[in-house]
Amino acid sequence: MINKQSHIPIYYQLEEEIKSMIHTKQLKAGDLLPSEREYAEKYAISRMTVRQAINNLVKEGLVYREKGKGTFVADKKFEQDLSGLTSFSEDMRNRGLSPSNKLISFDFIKADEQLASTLSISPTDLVCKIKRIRLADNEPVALETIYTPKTIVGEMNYQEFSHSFYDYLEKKLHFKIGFGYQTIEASLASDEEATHLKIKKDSPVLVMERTSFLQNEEQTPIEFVTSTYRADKYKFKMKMKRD
Amino acid sequence: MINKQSHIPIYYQLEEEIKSMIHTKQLKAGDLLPSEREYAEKYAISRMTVRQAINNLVKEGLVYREKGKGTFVADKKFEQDLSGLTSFSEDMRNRGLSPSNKLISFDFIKADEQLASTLSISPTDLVCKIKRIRLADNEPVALETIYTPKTIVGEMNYQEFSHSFYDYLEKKLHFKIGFGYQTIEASLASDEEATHLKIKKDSPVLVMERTSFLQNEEQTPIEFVTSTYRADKYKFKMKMKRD
DNA sequence: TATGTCATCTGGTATAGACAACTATACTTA
DNA sequence: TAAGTATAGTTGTCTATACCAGATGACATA
Repeated sequence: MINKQSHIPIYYQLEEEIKSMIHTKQLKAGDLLPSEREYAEKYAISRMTVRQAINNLVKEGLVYREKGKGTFVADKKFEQDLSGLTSFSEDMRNRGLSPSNKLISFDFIKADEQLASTLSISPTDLVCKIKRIRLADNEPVALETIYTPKTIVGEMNYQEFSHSFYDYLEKKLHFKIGFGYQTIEASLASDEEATHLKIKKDSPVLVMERTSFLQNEEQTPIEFVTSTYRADKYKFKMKMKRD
Repeated sequence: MINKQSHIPIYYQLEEEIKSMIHTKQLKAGDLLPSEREYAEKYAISRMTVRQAINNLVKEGLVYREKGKGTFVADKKFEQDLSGLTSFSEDMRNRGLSPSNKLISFDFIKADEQLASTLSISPTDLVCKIKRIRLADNEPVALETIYTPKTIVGEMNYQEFSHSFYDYLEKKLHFKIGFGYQTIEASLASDEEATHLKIKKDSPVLVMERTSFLQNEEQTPIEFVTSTYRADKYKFKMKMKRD
């Protein structure tokens, strides 16, 4: 349903509505969507607003248009842009899983030299360190540690972003995240990782490290995150273009 | 200049105009673009049309918006190095290392059902299977197996592409590679992998699988490759954009 | 000096309507 | 039967307008 009084943009509400129809299989791959005019009439909104919603879905690869015919649900193979910068929560939802967290620690600490350099801050500056177990459908999948400069996020408490850190940065703090540098390597689970992820020591794990930057002129570093994923529960997937 | 009578959409003309201003450095990285209203007035077109042009440029990563401030030319750093689709040889050269190979086997085999489906061929079709050890500066880094349909590459002998498989496809066969889907996961080295890579059994390894497609309308699958990388010698690195 | 307010920029959202270009179907005509 | 035509439906493009919300600088006020 669309709520015109809401502060959430109408096009965004419609976008989520259609997304949900697709995820719950009420609209299946190849299905014809209602036409833009039908949506406009049904919700008493402008066709241009409908187009904005559908444009975003096209951009995400969930649907595609054919002039003169209509808009169709995309085949899953081409469903998502797998190469985008996403948070764990977004990633899991894209995979059709339900993300959750278990907080291990939440502190403000002094950055060591390397972290300070990574985040372009002074070694005396405080950083917020958040260590969490990330679960998908209630199964532990990854152990994640986020470091983010206190000078940027300010005082914060864990309740505020217990869901998605990127949601918190973008929707609450109105930061625009631009891009991230990421490395992926293979390793073996340490004692601590094994315990939290409920696997045996020396089981294979993927270690992902990422530094993300804001979309401003300074390209301010906004987070450094290191995540250890259970190899049996997680694969990185990406679509790559040839230049 | 914008030609309203042209059959080329106005938003597209404006898009190209701005692009050209950026490429000829009349608009440099970080520069403020004229506001949407200015463009609208200057060319006597609607602001919504201007927005459509700028939206596309934002999508391409050439410019970014900041509410209340304006639209800016993106830094070049955004533009390039989106972790494109590369072969092992290209990858190693990018890292400043010297790639080489050691051939293990080279056969034409019948595709099993899954491989046939991946490559969109019939299970009775032959595929060329190439198994090689990939070295960087003469150190074994990965064990790679390439499967490519014989119907596409035809007869071929190993000498012809002993360097880079992508070079062979693009320069000799004049194929245009469009994109690839890739997964990365962690595992432990098998006996065979351990032997070839000169590591101990059960050492951590990265397993990369990729299917690449041609840049044609049919998006013909051109290769399926699976590579096992030594975790101590190899990290995946990538730059990712936030949508 | 410091603070707050206001005017005026900016992009973000939304409307209502128009015509063009394309597709599919039903119908007419040679 | 086969080919052309009318028509109704779709997305694509474009206009002119309106108001909202964030940013900024000028200016008045405490």
